[in-house]
Amino acid sequence: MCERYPGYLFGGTPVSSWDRSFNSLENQIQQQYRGRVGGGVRCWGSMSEGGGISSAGGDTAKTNLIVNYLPQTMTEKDLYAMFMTIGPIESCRVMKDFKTGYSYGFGFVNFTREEDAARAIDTFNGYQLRNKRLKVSYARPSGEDIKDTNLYVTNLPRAITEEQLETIFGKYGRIVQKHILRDKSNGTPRGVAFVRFDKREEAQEAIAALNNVIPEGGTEPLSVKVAEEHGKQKAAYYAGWAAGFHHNRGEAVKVPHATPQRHHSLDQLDMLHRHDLFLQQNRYRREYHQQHQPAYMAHHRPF
DNA sequence: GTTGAGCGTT
Repeated sequence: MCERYPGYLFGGTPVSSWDRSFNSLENQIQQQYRGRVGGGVRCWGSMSEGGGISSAGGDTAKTNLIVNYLPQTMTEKDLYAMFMTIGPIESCRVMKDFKTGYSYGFGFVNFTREEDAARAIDTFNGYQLRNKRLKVSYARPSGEDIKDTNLYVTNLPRAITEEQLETIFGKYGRIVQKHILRDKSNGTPRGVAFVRFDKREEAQEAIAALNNVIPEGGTEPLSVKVAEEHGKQKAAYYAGWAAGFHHNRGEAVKVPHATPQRHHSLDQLDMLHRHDLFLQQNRYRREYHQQHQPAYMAHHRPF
Protein backbone atom coordinates (compact mmCIF):
# COMPACT_ATOMS: atom_id res chain seq x y z
CA MET A 1 0.00 0.00 0.00
CA CYS A 2 1.41 3.33 -1.01
CA GLU A 3 0.50 6.85 0.03
CA ARG A 4 1.75 10.24 -0.87
CA TYR A 5 3.22 12.16 2.03
CA PRO A 6 1.18 15.29 2.50
CA GLY A 7 -2.46 15.15 3.27
CA TYR A 8 -2.89 12.83 6.19
CA LEU A 9 -1.66 15.22 8.83
CA PHE A 10 -4.20 17.03 10.85
CA GLY A 11 -7.69 17.61 10.03
CA GLY A 12 -8.56 19.45 13.23
CA THR A 13 -10.13 22.86 13.20
CA PRO A 14 -8.64 25.22 15.77
CA VAL A 15 -11.32 26.67 17.98
CA SER A 16 -9.29 28.38 20.69
CA SER A 17 -5.85 29.73 21.30
CA TRP A 18 -5.08 26.53 23.07
CA ASP A 19 -6.12 24.49 20.06
CA ARG A 20 -4.00 26.64 17.82
CA SER A 21 -1.04 26.01 20.05
CA PHE A 22 -1.87 22.35 20.15
CA ASN A 23 -1.84 22.21 16.37
CA SER A 24 1.41 24.09 16.04
CA LEU A 25 3.43 20.90 16.04
CA GLU A 26 1.70 19.72 12.94
CA ASN A 27 1.88 23.12 11.29
CA GLN A 28 5.52 23.28 12.14
CA ILE A 29 6.18 20.03 10.36
CA GLN A 30 4.02 20.95 7.42
CA GLN A 31 5.39 24.43 6.95
CA GLN A 32 8.95 23.40 7.46
CA TYR A 33 8.81 20.74 4.81
CA ARG A 34 6.28 22.07 2.37
CA GLY A 35 7.83 21.87 -1.04
CA ARG A 36 10.57 19.56 0.06
CA VAL A 37 8.36 16.59 0.66
CA GLY A 38 6.24 14.73 -1.82
CA GLY A 39 8.50 15.18 -4.83
CA GLY A 40 8.21 11.49 -5.44
CA VAL A 41 5.84 8.77 -4.43
CA ARG A 42 6.92 7.09 -1.23
CA CYS A 43 5.73 3.80 0.05
CA TRP A 44 4.66 3.42 3.63
CA GLY A 45 5.27 -0.26 3.27
CA SER A 46 3.45 -2.60 5.57
CA MET A 47 1.68 -1.21 8.61
CA SER A 48 0.85 -4.17 10.72
CA GLU A 49 -0.70 -3.98 14.17
CA GLY A 50 1.98 -2.69 16.51
CA GLY A 51 4.59 -3.34 13.90
CA GLY A 52 5.46 0.21 13.01
CA ILE A 53 6.16 1.37 9.52
CA SER A 54 8.58 -0.68 7.52
CA SER A 55 9.32 -1.45 3.93
CA ALA A 56 11.97 -4.13 4.10
CA GLY A 57 14.28 -5.98 6.44
CA GLY A 58 17.85 -4.80 6.88
CA ASP A 59 20.95 -4.57 8.99
CA THR A 60 21.13 -1.83 11.55
CA ALA A 61 24.55 -0.61 12.52
CA LYS A 62 24.90 3.05 11.69
CA THR A 63 21.45 3.43 10.23
CA ASN A 64 19.19 2.91 13.24
CA LEU A 65 18.36 5.96 15.34
CA ILE A 66 16.56 6.34 18.62
CA VAL A 67 14.43 9.44 18.89
CA ASN A 68 13.65 10.58 22.42
CA TYR A 69 11.35 13.23 23.85
CA LEU A 70 8.67 12.83 21.22
CA PRO A 71 5.55 14.90 21.83
CA GLN A 72 2.76 12.74 23.16
CA THR A 73 0.64 13.10 20.03
CA MET A 74 3.41 12.28 17.58
CA THR A 75 2.53 9.15 15.69
CA GLU A 76 4.59 6.80 13.58
CA LYS A 77 3.31 8.58 10.51
CA ASP A 78 4.40 11.94 11.89
CA LEU A 79 7.81 10.57 12.73
CA TYR A 80 8.06 9.00 9.32
CA ALA A 81 6.99 12.17 7.57
CA MET A 82 9.53 14.19 9.45
CA PHE A 83 12.51 11.91 8.93
CA MET A 84 11.76 10.86 5.37
CA THR A 85 12.69 14.39 4.38
CA ILE A 86 16.27 13.32 5.02
CA GLY A 87 16.19 10.13 3.00
CA PRO A 88 14.57 6.74 2.50
CA ILE A 89 13.56 4.93 5.69
CA GLU A 90 13.64 1.19 6.26
CA SER A 91 11.44 1.21 9.32
CA CYS A 92 9.95 3.57 11.82
CA ARG A 93 8.39 2.87 15.16
CA VAL A 94 6.95 4.74 18.11
CA MET A 95 6.99 2.75 21.32
CA LYS A 96 3.61 2.65 22.95
CA ASP A 97 1.38 0.68 25.20
CA PHE A 98 -0.12 -2.20 23.30
CA LYS A 99 -3.65 -1.80 24.64
CA THR A 100 -4.10 1.93 24.99
CA GLY A 101 -1.75 3.12 22.28
CA TYR A 102 -0.31 5.53 24.84
CA SER A 103 3.03 6.70 23.49
CA TYR A 104 6.03 6.18 25.69
CA GLY A 105 7.50 9.24 24.02
CA PHE A 106 10.31 7.65 22.09
CA GLY A 107 10.80 5.72 18.91
CA PHE A 108 13.17 4.33 16.35
CA VAL A 109 13.94 5.37 12.81
CA ASN A 110 16.04 3.03 10.73
CA PHE A 111 17.37 4.65 7.58
CA THR A 112 18.37 2.83 4.44
CA ARG A 113 21.63 4.74 4.17
CA GLU A 114 24.19 5.51 6.86
CA GLU A 115 24.81 9.02 5.57
CA ASP A 116 21.14 9.85 5.95
CA ALA A 117 21.12 8.64 9.54
CA ALA A 118 24.07 10.90 10.28
CA ARG A 119 22.36 13.81 8.59
CA ALA A 120 19.15 13.17 10.50
CA ILE A 121 21.05 13.51 13.77
CA ASP A 122 22.57 16.79 12.59
CA THR A 123 19.20 18.06 11.46
CA PHE A 124 16.85 16.93 14.18
CA ASN A 125 18.82 16.47 17.37
CA GLY A 126 17.73 19.30 19.63
CA TYR A 127 14.86 20.18 17.33
CA GLN A 128 12.16 22.06 19.21
CA LEU A 129 8.67 20.65 18.81
CA ARG A 130 6.13 22.43 21.00
CA ASN A 131 7.20 21.78 24.55
CA LYS A 132 9.68 19.08 23.61
CA ARG A 133 13.24 19.07 22.35
CA LEU A 134 13.91 15.99 20.28
CA LYS A 135 16.94 13.96 21.12
CA VAL A 136 18.18 12.02 18.12
CA SER A 137 21.08 9.63 18.47
CA TYR A 138 22.32 6.27 17.27
CA ALA A 139 20.40 3.39 18.75
CA ARG A 140 22.55 1.09 20.79
CA PRO A 141 22.50 -2.56 19.76
CA SER A 142 19.79 -4.20 21.80
CA GLY A 143 20.55 -6.96 24.23
CA GLU A 144 20.40 -8.09 27.82
CA ASP A 145 23.17 -5.76 28.88
CA ILE A 146 21.09 -2.62 28.37
CA LYS A 147 18.32 -3.78 30.68
CA ASP A 148 18.05 -2.58 34.31
CA THR A 149 20.27 0.38 33.55
CA ASN A 150 18.00 3.11 34.88
CA LEU A 151 18.71 4.05 38.48
CA TYR A 152 16.51 5.84 40.98
CA VAL A 153 18.55 8.01 43.32
CA THR A 154 17.32 9.75 46.47
CA ASN A 155 18.90 11.74 49.27
CA LEU A 156 20.97 13.77 46.87
CA PRO A 157 22.26 17.16 48.03
CA ARG A 158 19.48 19.70 47.49
CA ALA A 159 21.71 21.91 45.37
CA ILE A 160 22.60 19.05 43.03
CA THR A 161 23.39 19.95 39.41
CA GLU A 162 23.60 17.80 36.30
CA GLU A 163 27.34 18.34 36.28
CA GLN A 164 27.62 17.08 39.84
CA LEU A 165 25.51 14.06 39.00
CA GLU A 166 27.86 13.36 36.14
CA THR A 167 30.84 13.67 38.46
CA ILE A 168 29.37 11.35 41.07
CA PHE A 169 27.99 8.68 38.75
CA GLY A 170 30.12 9.11 35.64
CA LYS A 171 33.03 7.16 37.09
CA TYR A 172 31.11 3.93 36.90
CA GLY A 173 30.18 4.07 33.25
CA ARG A 174 28.73 6.03 30.40
CA ILE A 175 25.61 7.91 31.46
CA VAL A 176 23.04 7.80 28.68
CA GLN A 177 20.47 10.06 30.31
CA LYS A 178 19.95 11.80 33.62
CA HIS A 179 17.00 13.62 35.08
CA ILE A 180 16.86 15.67 38.26
CA LEU A 181 13.38 15.89 39.80
CA ARG A 182 12.39 19.38 40.79
CA ASP A 183 9.72 21.00 42.85
CA LYS A 184 6.91 21.91 40.49
CA SER A 185 6.37 25.40 41.80
CA ASN A 186 9.85 26.73 42.38
CA GLY A 187 12.16 24.41 40.44
CA THR A 188 14.23 23.43 43.45
CA PRO A 189 15.82 19.97 43.17
CA ARG A 190 14.01 17.51 45.41
CA GLY A 191 17.13 15.45 46.01
CA VAL A 192 15.79 12.80 43.65
CA ALA A 193 17.15 11.85 40.23
CA PHE A 194 17.14 9.18 37.56
CA VAL A 195 20.46 8.13 36.06
CA ARG A 196 20.52 5.79 33.09
CA PHE A 197 23.74 3.96 32.29
CA ASP A 198 24.70 2.41 28.99
CA LYS A 199 25.27 -1.04 30.45
CA ARG A 200 23.75 -3.06 33.26
CA GLU A 201 27.21 -3.77 34.69
CA GLU A 202 27.88 -0.07 35.02
CA ALA A 203 24.59 0.46 36.81
CA GLN A 204 25.36 -2.39 39.20
CA GLU A 205 28.78 -0.94 39.93
CA ALA A 206 27.24 2.44 40.68
CA ILE A 207 24.78 0.83 43.10
CA ALA A 208 27.55 -1.10 44.82
CA ALA A 209 29.75 1.96 45.10
CA LEU A 210 27.20 4.65 45.95
CA ASN A 211 24.22 3.13 47.73
CA ASN A 212 24.28 4.15 51.41
CA VAL A 213 27.32 6.28 50.73
CA ILE A 214 27.64 10.02 51.38
CA PRO A 215 28.58 11.66 48.06
CA GLU A 216 31.11 14.43 47.55
CA GLY A 217 29.53 17.61 48.82
CA GLY A 218 26.69 15.77 50.51
CA THR A 219 25.68 15.23 54.12
CA GLU A 220 23.47 12.14 54.03
CA PRO A 221 23.91 8.71 52.46
CA LEU A 222 22.42 8.21 49.02
CA SER A 223 19.84 5.62 48.15
CA VAL A 224 20.65 4.12 44.74
CA LYS A 225 18.58 1.36 43.17
CA VAL A 226 17.23 0.17 39.86
CA ALA A 227 14.22 2.29 38.95
CA GLU A 228 10.81 0.75 38.55
CA GLU A 229 9.54 0.47 35.04
CA HIS A 230 6.95 3.06 35.64
CA GLY A 231 5.84 3.62 32.07
CA LYS A 232 4.11 0.38 31.44
CA GLN A 233 2.35 0.62 34.77
CA LYS A 234 1.10 4.04 33.90
CA ALA A 235 -0.21 2.94 30.54
CA ALA A 236 -1.86 -0.03 32.20
CA TYR A 237 -3.26 2.30 34.81
CA TYR A 238 -5.07 4.34 32.21
CA ALA A 239 -6.49 1.22 30.65
CA GLY A 240 -7.51 -0.12 34.03
CA TRP A 241 -9.03 3.12 35.17
CA ALA A 242 -11.64 3.03 32.45
CA ALA A 243 -12.24 -0.65 33.08
CA GLY A 244 -13.14 -0.03 36.69
CA PHE A 245 -9.81 -0.69 38.37
CA HIS A 246 -7.44 1.56 40.20
CA HIS A 247 -3.81 0.71 40.62
CA ASN A 248 -1.76 1.21 43.70
CA ARG A 249 1.99 0.94 43.28
CA GLY A 250 1.63 -1.45 40.41
CA GLU A 251 -1.00 -3.55 42.13
CA ALA A 252 -4.44 -3.53 40.62
CA VAL A 253 -6.99 -2.62 43.25
CA LYS A 254 -10.64 -3.13 42.58
CA VAL A 255 -12.74 -0.05 42.92
CA PRO A 256 -15.95 -0.65 44.85
CA HIS A 257 -19.06 -0.81 42.68
CA ALA A 258 -17.03 -1.40 39.52
CA THR A 259 -17.64 -4.63 37.70
CA PRO A 260 -14.52 -6.67 36.99
CA GLN A 261 -14.27 -7.81 33.41
CA ARG A 262 -12.04 -10.26 31.66
CA HIS A 263 -12.81 -9.13 28.17
CA HIS A 264 -13.61 -5.80 26.65
CA SER A 265 -16.20 -5.40 23.98
CA LEU A 266 -15.36 -3.32 20.94
CA ASP A 267 -17.33 -0.45 22.43
CA GLN A 268 -15.39 -0.70 25.65
CA LEU A 269 -12.10 -0.72 23.79
CA ASP A 270 -13.23 2.38 21.98
CA MET A 271 -14.03 3.97 25.32
CA LEU A 272 -10.59 3.11 26.61
CA HIS A 273 -9.15 4.84 23.59
CA ARG A 274 -11.31 7.89 24.10
CA HIS A 275 -10.42 8.05 27.73
CA ASP A 276 -6.74 7.96 26.84
CA LEU A 277 -7.21 10.81 24.40
CA PHE A 278 -9.04 12.72 27.09
CA LEU A 279 -6.16 12.26 29.51
CA GLN A 280 -3.69 13.32 26.84
CA GLN A 281 -5.66 16.46 26.12
CA ASN A 282 -5.76 17.38 29.76
CA ARG A 283 -2.02 16.90 29.92
CA TYR A 284 -1.53 19.27 27.03
CA ARG A 285 -3.84 21.84 28.49
CA ARG A 286 -2.00 21.67 31.77
CA GLU A 287 1.36 22.04 30.01
CA TYR A 288 0.08 24.87 27.91
CA HIS A 289 -1.24 26.80 30.86
CA GLN A 290 1.87 26.17 32.88
CA GLN A 291 3.89 27.66 30.06
CA HIS A 292 1.65 30.59 29.27
CA GLN A 293 0.15 31.68 32.54
CA PRO A 294 1.39 34.97 33.92
CA ALA A 295 3.77 34.85 36.87
CA TYR A 296 1.19 36.09 39.31
CA MET A 297 -0.87 33.01 38.59
CA ALA A 298 1.98 30.59 39.15
CA HIS A 299 0.19 29.05 42.10
CA HIS A 300 -3.06 28.69 40.25
CA ARG A 301 -3.97 25.39 38.63
CA PRO A 302 -6.69 25.76 36.04
CA PHE A 303 -7.12 21.98 35.65
C1' DG B 1 9.43 8.09 53.57
C1' DT B 2 9.02 10.82 49.14
C1' DT B 3 9.39 7.25 42.07
C1' DG B 4 9.39 10.83 36.35
C1' DA B 5 9.26 11.68 31.92
C1' DG B 6 9.54 8.93 28.90
C1' DC B 7 16.31 4.77 25.99
C1' DG B 8 14.87 -0.72 23.87
C1' DT B 9 10.69 -3.11 19.75
C1' DT B 10 10.31 -5.90 15.31
